[in-house]
Amino acid sequence: MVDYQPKDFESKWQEYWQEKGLFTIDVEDKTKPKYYCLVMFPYPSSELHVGHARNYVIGDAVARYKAMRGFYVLAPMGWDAFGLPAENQAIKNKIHPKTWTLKNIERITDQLKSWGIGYDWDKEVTSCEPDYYKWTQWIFLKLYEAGLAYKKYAPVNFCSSCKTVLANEQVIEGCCERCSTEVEEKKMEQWFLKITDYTEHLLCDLDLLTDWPQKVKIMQENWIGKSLGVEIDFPIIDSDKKISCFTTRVDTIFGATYVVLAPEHTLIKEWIENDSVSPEVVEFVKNMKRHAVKTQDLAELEKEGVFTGKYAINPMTDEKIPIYTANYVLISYGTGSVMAVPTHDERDFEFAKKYDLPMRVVIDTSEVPIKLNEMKGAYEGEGILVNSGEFNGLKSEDAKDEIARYMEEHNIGRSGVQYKLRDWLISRQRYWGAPIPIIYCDQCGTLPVAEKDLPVILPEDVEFKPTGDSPLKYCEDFVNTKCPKCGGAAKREVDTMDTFVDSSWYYLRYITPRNKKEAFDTKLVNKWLPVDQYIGGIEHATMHLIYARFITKALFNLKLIDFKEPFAKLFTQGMIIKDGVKMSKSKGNVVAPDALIEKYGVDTMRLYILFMGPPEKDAEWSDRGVEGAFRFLNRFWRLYDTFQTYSAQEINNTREAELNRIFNLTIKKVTIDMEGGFKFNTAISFIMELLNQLQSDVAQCCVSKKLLSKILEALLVLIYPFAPHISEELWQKMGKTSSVLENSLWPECDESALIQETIEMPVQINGKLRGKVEVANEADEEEIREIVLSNDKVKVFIQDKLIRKFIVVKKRVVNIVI
RNA sequence: GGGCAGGUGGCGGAAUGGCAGACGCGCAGGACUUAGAAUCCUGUCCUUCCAAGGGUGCGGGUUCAAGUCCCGCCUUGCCCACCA
Repeated sequence: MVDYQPKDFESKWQEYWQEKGLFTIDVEDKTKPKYYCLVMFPYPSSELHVGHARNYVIGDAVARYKAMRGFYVLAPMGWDAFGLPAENQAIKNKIHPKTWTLKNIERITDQLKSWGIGYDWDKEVTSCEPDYYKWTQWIFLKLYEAGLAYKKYAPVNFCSSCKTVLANEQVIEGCCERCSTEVEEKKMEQWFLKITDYTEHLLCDLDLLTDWPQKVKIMQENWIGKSLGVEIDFPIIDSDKKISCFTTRVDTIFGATYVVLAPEHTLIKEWIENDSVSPEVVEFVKNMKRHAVKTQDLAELEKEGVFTGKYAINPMTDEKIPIYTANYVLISYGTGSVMAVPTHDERDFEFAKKYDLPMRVVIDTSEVPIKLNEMKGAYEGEGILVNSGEFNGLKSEDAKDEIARYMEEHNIGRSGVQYKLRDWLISRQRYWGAPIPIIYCDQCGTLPVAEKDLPVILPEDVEFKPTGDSPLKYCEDFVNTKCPKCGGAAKREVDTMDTFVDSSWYYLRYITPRNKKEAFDTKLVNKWLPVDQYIGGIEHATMHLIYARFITKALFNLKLIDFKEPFAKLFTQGMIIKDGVKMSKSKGNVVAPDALIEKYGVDTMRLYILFMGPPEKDAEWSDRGVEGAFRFLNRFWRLYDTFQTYSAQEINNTREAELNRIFNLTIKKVTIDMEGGFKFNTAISFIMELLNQLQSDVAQCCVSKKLLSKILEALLVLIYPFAPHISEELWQKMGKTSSVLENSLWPECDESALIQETIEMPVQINGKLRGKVEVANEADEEEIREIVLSNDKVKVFIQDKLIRKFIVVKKRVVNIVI
């Protein structure tokens, strides 16, 4: 007996696959249906651990399965190679970001190859290489031409530790997504991409994404944050100006007893400038600026504000109501001002109590009338309008329409929509990114770099200092250039692009990665895209996955591609947990794949990762579980070994038929699990069950060699997506030429082997014939002793065993018809 | 505060409304062996010799039948969060 020694053959097969080019795709091929299987490309920082492996192992299982189902599968790999960590390393360890990045890429490439992941390495892309970022810049120019890229002086999120600005999506609870430093607000001139032009499309087209997890779609929906409401004008007393306030609860307008402006509101600024507010207000606004971003948990922040000394008019009640400015109103949402209805908004209630502002109940519930002096908090639900003039008695729902109509007729307000989504800030004051291809000329202004002058090369010979400034700023050769229009001296933009720009289009580049003439070949991209299956972590739900959708839609509108959504199906895998926390280098709980592979071989690692639980859920790593997977592969191996010398001694027809049934059932169940989603854990368990049965039949020599041989062959195909190396090796040992992948197709289930003939049995309920039971033919009539229904319960007795109802006879389903 | 997903043995987890606990881990007993941390066999939800019950976070309901569907709670995790 030869032991299972994966080390003896795993690398052999990896080389074989590469040499034969089994994963190398001719994108022009038209003979087979295409299947684009994409895993999110990694940021190459250090080496991969088993937590990372899950993504690639899942992707490979899908790719290999689809290949065996007759698809022409494109599975590319590349590198999201620009980014901050490389630059931080450079400052800390005096390594050039490029050196550091390329070294990591080399190491990770070796790892992926040693795991036997079947990538088409000819399609490899690296976002930090000029032949890639040239086209990132080109896309920027296209967006610029289309008016989708613009520069503005705006308050931005600034991380003092990373020394750069961040997109809204990169600010988590007021802190930097990367380093958790509190984000400061700064005013800077920055480049934005006009993602807000696509808000409605991004929202509506979520409906097209029927094969995306609901969770991701909901997260995007919430992130876009659409609210329908009314924008109401509140005239300011002694002024011709109006304050417009957005509300989703126009039905509460009669309860609006004051108005609040955000401290950053332009009116406040104006009043301070023309000296028409008290020093108290000036002081408050000044302090607000200092504290505005200091607080992590805004929701728990004590509400503070001051009376501006000015009044507005509630256009529905014609009452004079005070104008306040307060910290709880956000400048970045809506109009930066709100109508306050203390009785029906918790925040306003809290503020009004504190500053003793007037309140009026305008919504009541039918059951318990609300009494103002007994209110302990706002009533935020809907109800019947009271104290609301001619609208009294209406339901909130109807009142919203009626009042909106009234306001539009009287030019008091208008129906409107508000979104939370902001434009995408892409400027980064960092070195290691794609330079923004813009030139500033004193004479001609802001100009795009000409297409023929791309790429704007990122200079490599720069000095890294922990000053916080981008080294590009001090790189004279880079900064100084000629104006593309007048030819005079001009300066380059020194900011680089957010790396999410790089990753928002890489799936297009994979089709023709070496194309020197264009970013992508429209015809081929239209053929291969959208991606059939995209696989990655859920952490990209509101960042990468929104950006990529936006860029796709923009390119669609520019008629460069003919699809509106980049990813037809999305799968988000769960994290691998160790000791209760996410596996990560910084937590010190990583399991290194190298040692694991050394000990058990890579198929064991792959199989365990797929078997440990449903792949969309987080899963706790267990070293024991790995051993279990290893034991299984050992048993698998030994079975093929014993088969060589196997001879049937006593063929038992019943057992043979039963084995054949289980075999076909296994094919069916595994196929369903593969087709129906990513149910690798149960698919593998069915294969284990079949193996258990097989092992016991072989031990008893009661099954024909012919059937065994058939099953063993099919088993190698079934297990191939999960453990391809052992599959190939045993395939060869069974005397087959070439490989499983080249030679075989997924086994078909012989449905006739599953069919159970049934007989009908009468069912008596309380002595009366009430129906019939269908029973598998194996249960002879005399075996069914009794079928009774007592206390309204049907009981089926077979011999002495009670089978509760229409269940199973000798593992066969029995149906009852009453 | 809002949204989403969960809660099943000692553990990871299975169950188109139809034998709850597949498969794996662990554990116990046995076989083989000089040896076993290899391998194989048997057992392993609880009460119980058997028989028969009970059992999927808690409380109700629908159904011949509920882990699964409905209503109300408790609880854990994740995401978003003064978004008017």
